[in-house]
Formats: sequence, C-alpha cells, structure tokens
Amino acid sequence: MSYAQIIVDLSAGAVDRVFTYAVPAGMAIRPGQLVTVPFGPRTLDGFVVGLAESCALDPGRVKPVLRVRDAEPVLLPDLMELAEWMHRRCLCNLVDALRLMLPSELRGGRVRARTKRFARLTLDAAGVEAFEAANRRAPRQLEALALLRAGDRETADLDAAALRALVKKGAAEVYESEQRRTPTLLKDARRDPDPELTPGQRAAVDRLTAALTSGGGRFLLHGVTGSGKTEVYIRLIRRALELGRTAVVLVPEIALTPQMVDWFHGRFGGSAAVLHSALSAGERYDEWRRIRSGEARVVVGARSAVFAPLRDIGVIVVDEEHESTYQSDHRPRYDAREVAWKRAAQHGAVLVLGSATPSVSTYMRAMPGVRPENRLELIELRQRVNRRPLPAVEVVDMRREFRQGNQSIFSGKLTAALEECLAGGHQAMLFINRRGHSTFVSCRACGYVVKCDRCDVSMTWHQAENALRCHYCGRTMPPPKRCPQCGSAYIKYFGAGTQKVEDEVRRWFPLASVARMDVDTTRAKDAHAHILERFRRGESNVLVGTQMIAKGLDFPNVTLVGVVAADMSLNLPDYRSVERTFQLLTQVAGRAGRADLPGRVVVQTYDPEHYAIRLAAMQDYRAFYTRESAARRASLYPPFTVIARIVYSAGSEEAAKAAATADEARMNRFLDDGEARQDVVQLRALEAPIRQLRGEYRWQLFLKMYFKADVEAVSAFMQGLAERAPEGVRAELEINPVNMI
DNA sequence: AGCACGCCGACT
DNA sequence: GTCGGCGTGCTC
Repeated sequence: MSYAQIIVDLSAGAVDRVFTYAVPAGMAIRPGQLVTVPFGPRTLDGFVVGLAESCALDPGRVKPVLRVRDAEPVLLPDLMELAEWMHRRCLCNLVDALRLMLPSELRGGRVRARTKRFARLTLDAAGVEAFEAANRRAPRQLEALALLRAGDRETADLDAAALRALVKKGAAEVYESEQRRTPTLLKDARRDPDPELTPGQRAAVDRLTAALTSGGGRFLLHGVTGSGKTEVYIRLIRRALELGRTAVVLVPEIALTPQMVDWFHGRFGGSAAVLHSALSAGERYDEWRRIRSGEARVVVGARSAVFAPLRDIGVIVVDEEHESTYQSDHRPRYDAREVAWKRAAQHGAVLVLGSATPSVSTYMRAMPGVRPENRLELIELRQRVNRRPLPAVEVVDMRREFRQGNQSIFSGKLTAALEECLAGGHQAMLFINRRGHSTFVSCRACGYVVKCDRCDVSMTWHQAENALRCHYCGRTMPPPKRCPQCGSAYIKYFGAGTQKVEDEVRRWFPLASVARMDVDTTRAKDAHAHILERFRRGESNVLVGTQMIAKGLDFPNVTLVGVVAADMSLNLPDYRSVERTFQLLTQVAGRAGRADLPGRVVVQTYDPEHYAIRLAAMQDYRAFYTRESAARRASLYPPFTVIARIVYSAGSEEAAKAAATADEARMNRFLDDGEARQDVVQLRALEAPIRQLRGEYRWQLFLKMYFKADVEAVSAFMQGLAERAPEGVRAELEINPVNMI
C-alpha cells in the first residue's frame, strides 16, 4: 500500500499540516499534483507534497485519494520547496504559499483549457478522388471534403450532417485541440534588431554572462536614467536561452510599463510570456500553461511572476528594484525581491536588481563590509545611451515666488519654459503627486478642515463631479456651502492636484492640448495605453499626471518636465518619505530629453535646500545614499533596524486600544523572559497614524529592533499575538510595512 | 474553515 | 422534561 502526503486547500492554522491518504491501487500519484480528497464530512482539493510506503496511523482512519485533478503535476519541486521557505519566512500558512504558485483558475476548476473540435481528412489524394466519384450526389459532403483538403477545419465551420457522413464513411475524423487565449500584446511575433551597446553596457553584460556560466550570482545594476538597463537584461537573457535555460523579468506594474513588455516581445517573439493581474482569467491561465509546457521561456510580469513555473532558470531580473509594489500588501506578505533571491539561489541563477535610484536598503547590501550571504555585487552604468547629456534641472524656490507676488501654482520660470517648449512644437510633462483638484477644504474663519467621517483623513475636492472624495475609502460627499462648525460662508479650497494643474494649464495656455493621467482618468480598461498613445502621436502636447507618468516612459519629443510641488511627499509621517521624494524626482527628471533634443527640468519647491531635492536635481545618487543612510543610522530606522507592527482594527476605539495594550503587556513579558530585550529599541502601543479607516478604529503595537536581533523569533511571537486577537478585532502583523498609515 | 460534541438556561 | 446557546476540538 502506498500513501500520499497531502496539504488540503483550506487556509486555517489548524489544518495547515500534512494529512496522509491511501493511494488506491492503479492510481498514479506524483508530488506536486492536485488531488481531490475526503476531509471530514466534505470533499476538498489538496496538494500532494510527498509519498510514503508506510503509515503510522490506525488504518481505519486513513481515507483514500478520490481523484487526481491534473495529469502533469502542477507544482514543480522547486516551487514546493519555495512554498515551504515562504511558510517559515512570511509566517503564512503553507497552503497560502502553495496557492500563490498556481493561477487561481486551476483551483476550484472554474476555468478549463479551452478546447475546440477540429476535423481532418483521413484519405490520401487517390482516396479523395475515389470518394468524389462515389458520392457525386452528395454535394454538401463534397463541399466539406473540399474545405478539408485545404487543411483542418473547426467542426463549427462545417455542415454538421455532412461531416457526420464523412466520418461514418471513413473519409474524415474529428479531434480536439487546446486553444490558447494569447494576450493581445503578443499576437504579432516579430524580432527587432539588436542596438549597439555602450562600453558600460558591454562590460555589464560580460560580467553577468560570466556569472551565468559559473553558478550564478547576485547583482545590483545601478544605471542612471536612460543608461539602457533593459538592453543589458535582454542580452543576458538571450545568453541564458542559448544555454537552454529560462528567465524571469519582474516589473513594478505591467500596465505602467507597456514599453518593457513590447521590448521583450519584440526581441524574443513567442518565447516570451506575460503574467499580470490585468489579464483575463483565461488569458492568465493560458500564459501559465504556455510557461509550464516549456513553450514560453522568458516571463515578464508583476510581483507574482516570480512564481512562474519555469524550469532551470538562468536569470531573474527585478527591474526598478526600489518600487514598493514588490512588497505584497496582503497575506501572504511576501517581498518579491526576497523570493527572487531565494529562487535564484535554488536554480544557480543570476539575480539582477536594477534601478536608477536603488532603495537605501538594497544599496547598502552592495557596500563593503556586508556578509557574503547578504552581499550584492555592484555594477554601474554611468553613461546614457548615445551619450545624451542628463537634463539640466532648475530648482525654483516657491517661497520667493510668493513673496514676489506670484500666487499661482506655476513659477515664472516654469511658465516661460512651457511657453518656449510649446512654441517650439515640443511636448511637456507636468508632474504632481496628488490627484483631484484641491487637496483639502477648510474654513477661513475657524480653520475647520473637512474630513471623511469614516477615515481620519481630509477630503479632496474633485471638480468633475463637484464632490469631496476620500482617497482612502472612496466615499464622496457634496462640498459644504457653509462651515459645519461655525457657519461661516468663507470656505476655501487649498492645495493643488492634477485636476487643478490641468485647469491652470488650460487657463494660461489656451492653445495647448492637455491630457491628464491619474487613477481617476485610467479606471477604464486600456485607458492607460490610450492616453499615452495619444500623447505619443502628439494629439496632446502637455501631459499632467501623478507618479504613473514618472515610470519607464520614453517620449522622444518631450523637452520639458515640470515638477509642480516637489516637497509634497517630503513630510509624510514615514521614514522613507525622503527616499521616495528623491527617487520620484530623479525618475521624473529622467523623462526629459531622451532622444536628440536637449531636456529641461523645472522643479518647484518650498524647501529648495533639502538634500533630497538638491541631490535629485544634480542626479547624484551616491551623495544622496551617503546622506540618507547616515540619517537612518542616527535615527535608528531601517535598514539599520527592523520595524514590526501589529495593526488592530475594530468597530470601537476601546476594543482596538484594549487589544493593543494587552498585547503590549504580553510582548513585554516575552521580551523579559528571553534574551531579546536588549535588541529592542522601542516597543509601544499607540494610535495608528490614520486612527480611523473605512469606519474602523485603528491602534497599533509598534516595535523597532536592531538588525542583528532575532527578528524571526520576535515576529513569530507577534504573529501569534495577531492570530489570537480578541473577537471583533482584526489584527495584522507587518514587517517593515510599505506605508505606515 | 466547517462541523460535531458537549454542558448549562427558558420554553412548546 | 426538551430545544438550543456557542466553547473546544478534530478533520488523514
């Protein structure tokens, strides 16, 4: 008798372990397969994680596997190992990790491979002639026969009765064939020629391909904007394919980087596959199968593409490594960069983290003195492709503008630059890190600020609907005519968002054709692509947008980039706000002057002396890193420490607070019992920065510990606390959370 | 997650 | 006397 070790597809701590089932005689079972099993009174799906020849359980308790759901195991051995690693590392249930490895379509069996029925001829030329002679009085059958002579046809295209007759007479047969829903992006396979490499690119490719043939390696590819990192990835990946290996390219968000997908498609044709959440369920499933079958050998995709079912991976690229989208914001809370690291190690692959503005924590790993197991080798691309100069960046002090009587949102310099740019027939991009029209609405008499009554956040006025909108929960309300607090009629709209910038451009430049790109204009399917396509064709000449215009876009005719309010993100209550501001400004500035035309960047700020703004204007990453890491070290923030926090949400503030303070006491007892106390910098139960969100009150247990602390033990204990939160309180553990709201 | 078993209050 | 509350524990 043989047995299968199975994890049932049910996410709950109590059943997140191996159950043993009997394998009925004659049933072939392999690890990685998806099976159906009886579980208590129910029937569930399960993952086969192992096989055994004996079983210690009372034979009466062992139930049989009912059915194998897939002929080929859906999970590759390395992915099962990876799931186990995530289970330990991300403190998630093993099933949750296993589920990540499969397209959701495969579980529950909703979407099947779409099969079509085809007919084909079974006669040779002589047979066809004989058939025609013998069936002169059956014109429908002869017609169908003629169609089939030209090639196989879908049964739906043929006369059903005639086909039946052909099959009965042995002239044709029907077979089923799997059809794939290929995403539109990949429909026309073409092969673009290789551009010439700069010396820097050449050196990078040489170093990386050398690693490829000597057991792999981990690299940080730091290249200034426009230095051609993508070309380095492409050459490296091509080498991997030549060696019979495969590759994964992670990008922050496919919708925002259509060019990346296009490049890979252009260079690798049909052997490239795309995986991201905007695909329809069927498309995603089919792409997954194309990868699983070995037909597609290069995968470009968002975060979850790191789990693509490739064999023998030679290269894993994480492009725009500093982007926060690589951290999952819901369970399992994994970081695709860490998973990529682990998976590259499993395969002896080359891991390349690429960015013009690496995150402080990643860059630190490329500095001397880092332990070898955490170490990244730094490769730099200092030169832009075609020796294009970096654009000149001019910083404008908006306080001075104000003192000189300019109350508009555009400085004299930006207005003049925009005029000149448009007069020359060029295009401009204006960047503002806030959507909507006015950022908050306040009473001039008493200072009352309109806030969302379900979230502790001020509401933003959206002109299109003339409504106040909460950017956290989406709730809208009409703007008040009188102050709800003091009754005054002096309600003023402060601050600027994309809508206001758009209006102001229209007002001052009536001849400009303005397009706006933010979450509000890109909700519809393919809206991104349409806005960008119109801008590319020159149908609009000013593009106003949020960060989504900052990333990876390459428009040859853009000569001016304006940053309307550079310090808007500088003073957020998050230790990364300075880093994010620097990254954003550097990336935005890199949008200008990408082709033969010189670029100009105007950065408006109320804080022109701030090092994030000064050094972004100088495009001096290294100096920024030195400043910022010193600041982090001094104030004990990551990467010098690790932040772990549990966020408690409940219908009443008391419940959230009680849960947080009770866990604070438990945490203190835990720290006193063990050795961990000395490594903890700070431990405190306190209100969350946004104390109310979607109607729920929020508290947090905030803990900061040194990097060298036993992070795993501390976070495991905190995970236990979160799992045992009292009834009616949601508790969620976050390690170095993406945002600290 | 479901579902059963199990031990204490108000009702046809 | 029974019906039913949801606490604890189990599912191969």
